[in-house]
Amino acid sequence: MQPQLLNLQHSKAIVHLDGDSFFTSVEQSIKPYLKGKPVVTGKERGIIACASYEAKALGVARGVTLREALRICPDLTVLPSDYETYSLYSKRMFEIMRRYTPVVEEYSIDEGFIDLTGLRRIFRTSYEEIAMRIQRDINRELDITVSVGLSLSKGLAKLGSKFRKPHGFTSIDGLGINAFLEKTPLKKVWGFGHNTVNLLEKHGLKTALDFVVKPEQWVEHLLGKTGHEIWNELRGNSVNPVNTQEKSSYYTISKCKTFTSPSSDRDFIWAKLVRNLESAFIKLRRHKLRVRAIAVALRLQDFHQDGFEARLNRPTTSIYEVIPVVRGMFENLYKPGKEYRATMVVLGKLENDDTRQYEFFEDRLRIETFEAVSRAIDETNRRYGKHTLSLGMSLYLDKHRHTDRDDTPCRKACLLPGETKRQRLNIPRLMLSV
DNA sequence: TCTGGGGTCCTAGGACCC
DNA sequence: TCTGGGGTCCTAGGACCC
Repeated sequence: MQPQLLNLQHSKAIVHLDGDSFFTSVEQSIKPYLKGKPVVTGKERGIIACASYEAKALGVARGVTLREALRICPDLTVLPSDYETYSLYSKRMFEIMRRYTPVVEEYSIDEGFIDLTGLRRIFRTSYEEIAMRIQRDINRELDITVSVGLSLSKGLAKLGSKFRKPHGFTSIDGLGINAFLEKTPLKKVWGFGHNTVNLLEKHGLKTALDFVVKPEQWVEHLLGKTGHEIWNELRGNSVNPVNTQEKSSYYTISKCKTFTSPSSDRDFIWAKLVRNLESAFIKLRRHKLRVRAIAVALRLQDFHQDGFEARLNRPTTSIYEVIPVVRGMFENLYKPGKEYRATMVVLGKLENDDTRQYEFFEDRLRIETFEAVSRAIDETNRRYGKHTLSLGMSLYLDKHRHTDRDDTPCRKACLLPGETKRQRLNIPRLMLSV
């Protein structure tokens, strides 16, 4: 069966470029004596974040604990993740891509899409050759390898780049689509997770080709908009354009930290929560954002979790303004005697912090003081290391229970007008699905 | 596989309004 | 008190991704 009637006038040439074991490749590029050796990153967490191909060959994979990895491979070189350096390499990688066209999407630190459509004439060569040149440039200039897929849509290009790794190149043209999809199991398709694959398998499908030959209505009805989009992309019909917009802003900022061993100690858990909150606010200010809603959750040992969400009546960048509300949520959540294994904080309803508006009844001096203190702390921590300066509370020193007084500026700033704390905090809304 | 951490997008259904 | 129809906005939660 021929699923597609391509309109070649509109057919695109999309490249997906995927760094091979990016973190460890960068490490091996900087430290050439590590080349050819099994290397992993993730020392700081005790879990493998990235494994070099040499390590993978020995059976050391992402997500394995360090202890297990060292058992499998005693010669393993274990490095802490150095995001600053990886980001620098990433930046240079995207600069190389942009030498060819500005239509580049920074999909993640080590993955990008490039729309080459229309560039054959300019470079007087085929799309394949242009894509391979980019691949060679990166290899030569950065001394890391990338795998490349070239096809008619992002969805197909992404399948291509995964097909041969490392240092692979795979081009899927219109006539080759069916043959390629026939070899592609559903779970490899970008956008199909566990649940979708299970659902499709119940309907008797096994390969991406099985999916693509289904009628459009059938797909739309079963999987909705997202599924319909994937169906189009896999048929070579590009409906998901290469997005050149810089992803500068966030919708949410979250921090989640698992304890090394579960705890039921109220002060300890509170201290951990505050520490997460501090990290989240540091990130918030670094991106020049302010927050309007805060969610807090505690994860139990059985991996269940519950949490509260609070809406602030005024957006803020200062942790001092939200501590009382967070404390209130914590007191409602924490159940003595239960074993907890993680705390989570989500800052939501973020907005740009470029304009500053005060309502006339707000204590302007007070707010500005909070912000000045925050700035000073950011600066100190930037110079001397994260959490050099932090709230006393997070140092496990908070022995006295938080006392509520109606005239505290924090309270005033954090609650909606006419709302009491009890009203706000007793609404047990479960949020966060991690 | 007993589960790390940080994100985005879509959708059904409720609240509220005319 | 029950009854219509239609629109918008918001939210919780599901599903996926790197």
